[in-house]
Amino acid sequence: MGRLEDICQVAERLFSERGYHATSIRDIARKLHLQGGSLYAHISTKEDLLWEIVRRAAEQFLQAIEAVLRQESDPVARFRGAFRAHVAVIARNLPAATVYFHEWRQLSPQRREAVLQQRDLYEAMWREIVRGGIEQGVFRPVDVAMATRAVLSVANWFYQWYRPEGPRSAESIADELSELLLAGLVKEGQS
Amino acid sequence: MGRLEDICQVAERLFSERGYHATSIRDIARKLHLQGGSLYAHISTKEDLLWEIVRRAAEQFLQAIEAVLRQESDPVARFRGAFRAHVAVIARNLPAATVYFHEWRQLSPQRREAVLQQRDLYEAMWREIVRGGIEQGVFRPVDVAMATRAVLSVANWFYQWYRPEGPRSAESIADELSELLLAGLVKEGQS
DNA sequence: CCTACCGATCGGTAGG
DNA sequence: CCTACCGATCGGTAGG
Repeated sequence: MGRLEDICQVAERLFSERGYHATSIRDIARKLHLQGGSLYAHISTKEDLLWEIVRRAAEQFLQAIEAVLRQESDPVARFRGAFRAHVAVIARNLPAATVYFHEWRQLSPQRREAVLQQRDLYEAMWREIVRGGIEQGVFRPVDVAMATRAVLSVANWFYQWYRPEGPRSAESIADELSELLLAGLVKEGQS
Repeated sequence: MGRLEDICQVAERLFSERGYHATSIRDIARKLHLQGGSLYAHISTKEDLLWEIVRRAAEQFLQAIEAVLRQESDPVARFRGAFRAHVAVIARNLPAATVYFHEWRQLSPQRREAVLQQRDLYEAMWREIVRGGIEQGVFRPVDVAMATRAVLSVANWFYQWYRPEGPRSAESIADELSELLLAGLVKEGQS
């Protein structure tokens, strides 16, 4: 049964490097020393494989922020925690995260819709963090939707340039980026 | 000769909606009421078509920031101007910008390398803006590379959520986002 | 998990 | 710009 896990792992790598449509079932099979058709003992379509990868990634983002919201109540702590968690999900699953951001558009309309709904839910949680900070007088009274978009832009774009073999840990990078963003959000004199 | 222009425009739209590999030459031809093979009177390969789109987009980003650097010398004015210019390039060429960010990896190794070099050059210009601001004592002494990455994350991710039919102009959005980012960069009491 | 195969579609070309 | 076609490759299946 670890076979499906192996297949997902190889697919994540190839999909992230070449893209979904530029990767054939035979490309994936070859890396596992199998024949093309043999994959269909474990998956039923190529799109199901993409869906499995995207679905798992989406779940990880949601679970990560939910854990932070449960544990922290201070807006600044929530912000730092959620940002660090988001970056950690990307850093620990870089190929899968890349596929999630890049290839979800190749899914069927219904699955695409599910991804969009999950993304909206995730963004709503982030907006709640920003809104709470303003409400408590810790953040400046910025436009919540716009500020959240800015924060998530930095958090999401991380997958584009982060390389695990680089000198700095993902946590250290996350903290520095969130301090930069917080500096623009927190009221002067506070924090 | 307007034919190549028509082909590029259709290709931009389809590549941005479905992706490069999910769009066939026949898909493009059909939108132009042509037969598949007829496109090859105007292009020589499908990849050349992608390259044309990506190359033009890259050029526009570079020209936009160069114009700002020529005209402005104050760090804050440069920052605002470059941010606005970047967002404007995306807003005025949303399909092409989407293809630029999404599909450049599908190009041949040499062309991919050219895109990376252009991107590095572009980022270096942004770093110069940030570095200049710090040097003149207008910006806080942040990590230049990291701050620039944050700024470009927000600027780049714009293509993911901006819709021209929305209520706000791209300029208005750009100014609000750059104020948010500047609030995190500029020294307290300044600006 | 393999062998052998299916129909469909792909990018691209020749010849007009 | 069309007709007609090329070889290659695609996702997927049957039968073992």
